Amino acid sequence: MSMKTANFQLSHLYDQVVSPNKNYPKHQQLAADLRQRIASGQWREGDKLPSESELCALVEASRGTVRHALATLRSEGLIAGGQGKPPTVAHTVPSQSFSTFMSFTEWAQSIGRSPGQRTVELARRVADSIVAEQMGLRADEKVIQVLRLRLLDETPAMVERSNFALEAGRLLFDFDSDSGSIFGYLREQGVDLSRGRHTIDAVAADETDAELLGVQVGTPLLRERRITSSRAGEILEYSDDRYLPQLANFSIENTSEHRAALTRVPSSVT
Amino acid sequence: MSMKTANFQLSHLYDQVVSPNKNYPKHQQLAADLRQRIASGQWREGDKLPSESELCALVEASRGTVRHALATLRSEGLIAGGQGKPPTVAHTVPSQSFSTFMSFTEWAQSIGRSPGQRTVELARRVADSIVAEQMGLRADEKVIQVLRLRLLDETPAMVERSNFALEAGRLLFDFDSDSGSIFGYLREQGVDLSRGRHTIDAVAADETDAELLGVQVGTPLLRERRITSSRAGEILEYSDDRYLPQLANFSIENTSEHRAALTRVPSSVT
DNA sequence: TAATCAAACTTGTATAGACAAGTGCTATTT
DNA sequence: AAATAGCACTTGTCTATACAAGTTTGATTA
Repeated sequence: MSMKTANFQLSHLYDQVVSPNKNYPKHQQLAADLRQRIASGQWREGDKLPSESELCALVEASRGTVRHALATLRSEGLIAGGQGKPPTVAHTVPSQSFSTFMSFTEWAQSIGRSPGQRTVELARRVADSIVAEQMGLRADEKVIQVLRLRLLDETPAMVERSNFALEAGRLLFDFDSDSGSIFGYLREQGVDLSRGRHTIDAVAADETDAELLGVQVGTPLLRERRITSSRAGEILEYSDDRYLPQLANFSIENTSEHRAALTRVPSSVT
Repeated sequence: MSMKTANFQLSHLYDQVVSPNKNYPKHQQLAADLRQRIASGQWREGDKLPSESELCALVEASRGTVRHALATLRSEGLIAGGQGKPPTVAHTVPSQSFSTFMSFTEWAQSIGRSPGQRTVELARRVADSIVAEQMGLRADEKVIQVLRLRLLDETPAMVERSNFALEAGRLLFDFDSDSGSIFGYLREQGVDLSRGRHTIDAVAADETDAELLGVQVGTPLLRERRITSSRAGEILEYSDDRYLPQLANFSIENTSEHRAALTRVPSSVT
């Protein structure tokens, strides 16, 4: 073991890393730790990670376990590298976690902007035909509708039209929807929001959009329609969010090795 | 081994599966085979896959190898299932391969539509400031510009404004750009197009867009701006594609376990 | 000096075994 | 009949070992 002088202190690394929490498997702890180092900027794009054998020694794990952790990061697109070469921190378009992507509030905070909202309407009414179809409801079933204007640093940025299934929406009458994240609140209340399907297109601003966002009717808006469901597949929310394209858009990165989860789909002609 | 009657013929499966190609590792062959079965519809959403031990027997591999293959499919979102339960085919929004996502022609074919194109302009000129900035070129450097109208089943669907770096674009003068996929042609010629970064937003149709697509000026269009680069990071293409939102949009799926590669980013204010 | 070769790394593939932990069925018990 | 306990089966975690294959490095050779 020739042990060339490493570009960081192994013992120091060790101190930081391993707070051996018996509740999580080793490979997850190691993955979380490496992820955090990359996210925090401690390891930058192109930097070499410690070799597998070094990591084995550091966390006192077998090579299989270390490789399991590295495979996880690889599948997330965080590290790259081929046979013979130690893995390096990938050219990083940080992919967003589920809740960062699902919650406007969390997203805004993650980019260092202050989120805001103004609730225009909170109502319980029969779902219209589009909503009923998307949520798989009968024509006479009711939903909780929320219409909110979302702000970024006090500036209008997005109009949100959410429709919640009754079991989840009921809880909203006990919530000040001007105070923050509905997504966060519902999760705290134990609602199982764990899957989202998003469709992105462009629409012209209608009168409501125009008034709330302060633009002319017909202005192009970037629309994200979202169906949120539980782990078991029950649909809990259908939302139609319209962004000012000057203020937010969507981005994805794609390589020939690493296929993207984003897909371009033919629009259902309605 | 109690061997309850399986819902498929093991020996038959075996015949189909294993054409033991020595050029590829076992875990990749198994993954490709399982992927193909799911894609072909032989195994449908919710169907149980054979258990790990059954797969071991079928492909004559150790459990580690089988688990490696299953982990690959899991990371692609194709299968789901937890401890104690055999894996099942996931609720499937098939993620698109790199080339399907990058190439309009391949995409159209993959959804059973016929792609078409009409080249409006093919020119070699100095890059304008936006293009130069995006491609990292000096102000006086030239690019090859292509303006094409793309068709889906003979109907106008998208306006494509591509800018190619000279080394790649040169080849286009020997190519009939009305005949098909530029992406496919360049790859055949050995151009290393292996990374794409996509940004999606909404814009109003300008006069050119309006005329080509047959809509009014100001109509909302769904815009995808794309930077294509080589493995090494040289930027080879910058494209601005504008879709009729009635005809194509973008979709993504997201779970709390499986983070999406799609991200919402603040627009650069230009 | 420059090219070449070999050794010492690195990661990739594959196997075998052990135990933990969750699920579903069955037979027993209540 | 319903609840319970146990068993068989599943996947999850982890270790240890071996060899293949690509990369880097340094010493040897021309």
